[in-house]
Amino acid sequence: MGLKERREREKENLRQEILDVARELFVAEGFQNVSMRKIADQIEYSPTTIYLYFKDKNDILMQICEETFALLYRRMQEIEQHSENALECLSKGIKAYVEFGLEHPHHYEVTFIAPIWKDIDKSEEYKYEGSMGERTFGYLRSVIAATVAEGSIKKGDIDAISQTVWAAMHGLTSLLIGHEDFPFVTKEKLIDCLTEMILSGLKS
Amino acid sequence: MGLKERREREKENLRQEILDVARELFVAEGFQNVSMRKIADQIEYSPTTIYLYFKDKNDILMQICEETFALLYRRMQEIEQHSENALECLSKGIKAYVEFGLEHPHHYEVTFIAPIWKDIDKSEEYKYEGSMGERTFGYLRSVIAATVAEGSIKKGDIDAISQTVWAAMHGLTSLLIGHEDFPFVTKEKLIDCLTEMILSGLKS
DNA sequence: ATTATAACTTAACGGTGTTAAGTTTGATTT
DNA sequence: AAATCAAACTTAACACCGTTAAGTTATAAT
Repeated sequence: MGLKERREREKENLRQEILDVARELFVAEGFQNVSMRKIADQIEYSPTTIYLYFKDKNDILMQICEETFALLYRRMQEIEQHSENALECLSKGIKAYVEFGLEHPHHYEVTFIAPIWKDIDKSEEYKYEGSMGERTFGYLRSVIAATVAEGSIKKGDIDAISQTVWAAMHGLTSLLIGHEDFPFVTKEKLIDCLTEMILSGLKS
Repeated sequence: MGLKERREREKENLRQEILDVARELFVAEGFQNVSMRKIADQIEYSPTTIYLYFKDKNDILMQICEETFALLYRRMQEIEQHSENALECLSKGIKAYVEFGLEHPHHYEVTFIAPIWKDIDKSEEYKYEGSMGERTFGYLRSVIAATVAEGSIKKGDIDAISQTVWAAMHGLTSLLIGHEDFPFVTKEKLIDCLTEMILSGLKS
């Protein structure tokens, strides 16, 4: 009885197609400027069909955020493989994080900047535990722990340090994405400046 | 002929009342959740009347952002008056910036986080030059310049350093505001950790 | 062939920001 | 005092939005 399975596969196909179209639109036009009807037009189904596959518009976004985290996570892992030690890994990782955000500004925006998480957090639908977000941050934490272990940066509360480093990276990324008009110096200068500040700030 | 002046004063009164009501609503319920009709109900005028005083909803927000900057600017100035030297001023300023954001999360959100600036930047309505935003950032820049001058931090591109410091402060503030669910350590720990990282990172 | 069920659509609700056209109001001019 | 004119304000509408309830179609199981 492979019929039921085929059905499920087809259902999964449509679900994936909705995600693909939605991601493309979100990235191109921004979350707020994409309506359910616009997504529906693209997939050539009625708007309400989407609600058979996703709870609501935020639910679609959440799935895409998970994808974003997965992308970022993989890039971080690649860096680890090409690094001699934890400090180099951290240094390259900071640069890569900001550049990842600038390369995928809309991905970054919906995942880290858009004020959607507040609403999502309260609905018990989403669990941070086990999410790609948790894994990705966990990875940063482990790199920080490794730099402490190898003596590259001074000892301290690993969680506090990791979160502070994340905050600094996120700050630069989100400002560069969100405030294009501000007369920033070049992004290269800013990335270098931030990296040096973080690293020498944690050294001693 | 004081009549025309009285009229203008009354017109200015209504304008200010709209701003007051809108600010209160934005702060209480968030920009997105406040409609023009809701504002109109509160001031007991029809929704369209608002458009006689403001170009659109974003325009109202922009005026409020200017107020936010003015508040922040004043707090920074108070800190300067109670500081012995530029380094102390910078240190206290970082702490004050983050705390300001946490005390006025909606103000901070609409001013620094919400992705509204992109739209506003393109419309030539708003000029960064001469805005409170420019003055506030200019103030941070001058404090950084003073720390360099007094030899508290090492020399470098003042603009790059200022922007990096802003980025780091903004990163922590916006994460704390926007991701309440994330298992952060206490905000005090994070503020201390960030301040120390920035200061010792810039020292040498 | 009939029944049950899954997939999908139609139509609608109650909202949104914004605009064009019309009305009231009150001071100025004749 | 009556007519005029401009400013202030409102009504009604447009074209959207996210979402839901009810109805339809198509397919599989009996």
